[in-house]
Amino acid sequence: MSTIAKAMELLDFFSLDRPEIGLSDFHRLARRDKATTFRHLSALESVGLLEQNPATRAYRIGPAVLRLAHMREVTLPRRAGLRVALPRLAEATGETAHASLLDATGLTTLAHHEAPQHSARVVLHESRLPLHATASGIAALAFGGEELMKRALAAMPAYTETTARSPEDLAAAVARARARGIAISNQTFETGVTGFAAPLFDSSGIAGAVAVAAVSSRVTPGLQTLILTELIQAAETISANWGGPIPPALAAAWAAAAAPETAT
Amino acid sequence: MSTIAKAMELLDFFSLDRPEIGLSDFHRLARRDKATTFRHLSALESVGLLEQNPATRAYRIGPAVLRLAHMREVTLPRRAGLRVALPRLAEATGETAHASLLDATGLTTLAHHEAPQHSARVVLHESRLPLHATASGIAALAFGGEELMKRALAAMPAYTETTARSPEDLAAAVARARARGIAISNQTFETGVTGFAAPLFDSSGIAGAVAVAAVSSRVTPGLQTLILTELIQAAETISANWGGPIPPALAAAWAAAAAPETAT
DNA sequence: CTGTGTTGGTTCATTATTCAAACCGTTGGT
DNA sequence: ACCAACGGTTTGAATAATGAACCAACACAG
Repeated sequence: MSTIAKAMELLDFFSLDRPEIGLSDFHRLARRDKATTFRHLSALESVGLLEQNPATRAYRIGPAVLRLAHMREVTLPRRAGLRVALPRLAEATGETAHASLLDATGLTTLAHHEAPQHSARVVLHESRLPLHATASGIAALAFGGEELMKRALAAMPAYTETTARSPEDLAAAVARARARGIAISNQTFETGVTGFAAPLFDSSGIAGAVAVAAVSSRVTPGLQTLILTELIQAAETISANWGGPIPPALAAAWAAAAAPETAT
Repeated sequence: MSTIAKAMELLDFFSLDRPEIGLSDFHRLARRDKATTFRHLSALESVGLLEQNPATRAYRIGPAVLRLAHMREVTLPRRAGLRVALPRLAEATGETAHASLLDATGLTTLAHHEAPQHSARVVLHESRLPLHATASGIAALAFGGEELMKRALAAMPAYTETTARSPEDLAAAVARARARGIAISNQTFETGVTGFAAPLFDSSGIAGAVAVAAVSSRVTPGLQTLILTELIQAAETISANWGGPIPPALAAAWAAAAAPETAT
């Protein structure tokens, strides 16, 4: 692996629970030499990707990422492509809608929108979505390449009792999603939450997923049909905004799903 | 310079005019060996910091930056700290308000807000602000360290006839800003625009600037007093939100400026 | 259909960086 | 005073990055 990739991997150790990390922690987490880790951290700091808390000397994500994200959004809008479709999806279904983006490390929530109708609604806690345990992940896997599937198989923690445990379970879920054009996950990540997700495309191919996270107890066949219809429409809009063509197989699956038929 | 820093520098060649860059262009722009450049680009791509346009094979900023920016904003909110103060500043002054963030490479616009009152208002085109030619830059220089001044002196293109040309001019402008606690730039970056800016602080010290970009022809002594008062209040609020203390010297300068006195 | 100038990408001896394990100076707890 | 942990530095042996030249593919000119 290149030095650059190794250094960048250090950034992946940050999370909501661990917003600041010291040298010794990095050295242990990354299982790399302390001196090298220190040089990597210093280098990342020098370019603004990290900054050091002057009080604790621990490192945290630096201001440069905001500059880069701004640049990316200006030259290649992604959030802008969600502005209309996502609130509409939340509004029409009465449930929480969110969109996530696929990158080299997995799926990250890009934006989410909560429906105003219900006081009980799904509140998203996590910004990183596991590929094997969320509807969004399954949707991405169904239309992503082999490498993506390998990444999913590499780590498959069980979040609930219905989380896919074996590669076979996962393959079956992915096959269902591929046939239907939509992934449906029943409480595989969080209990009480049923996820519906459709893949999103940009000019490079699979780029993310748009999803509805519904309170499981509210999901009736009628609501499910509504969600599927709205989800397909939202996915078409967003992929169009992102400059991504819908693969013919998916378009066909969506056309079939739109026909009055209950999918489970 | 470390390999990591060299690779990261490649990202700085992107701009609004140049959203995609090919291998040969990078090789020329960065004046580095083509093989090395290629490896750097590949490494950056492998971690999602870059992605390749499948049609042209040119590189563009990748999706990982959005993930990192999201992480940063969640763990260390910056935009959130502007949410109230910036619209209020624009509303109260009737001019365009914007805030920018300082990182290893300079000043980047983080957010801006336009006043609804006037149909003629300042529209921001650039997201990267030159340190020597903008009120925000001068404000940052006035309360930043030596290194920041060195960076400003390294490149001083003249944007208008009143842009500071010599190190002496710049030092004088910075000294005025330091004494007043606010930087005022009269059409030094764009003709017809007068900038007013106050420095912002976080726990590490100088972190950026908040500014009002006013249509020059509208700036009367009365408006200027209003802008200064509002700007100081906005700067205090934002720095407080960002966890940054106001240096005593600056607090004193602001207290003096708030007294009824015309500053020019 | 060769000549020239691109493009993205690859090879291999030379050179710089990383590794592991020691060590320093500080800090906080007991 | 002790101990353990912290961030950071130093050492020769292992490993990776580097840069000049090289390739194949494409495009336009004569």
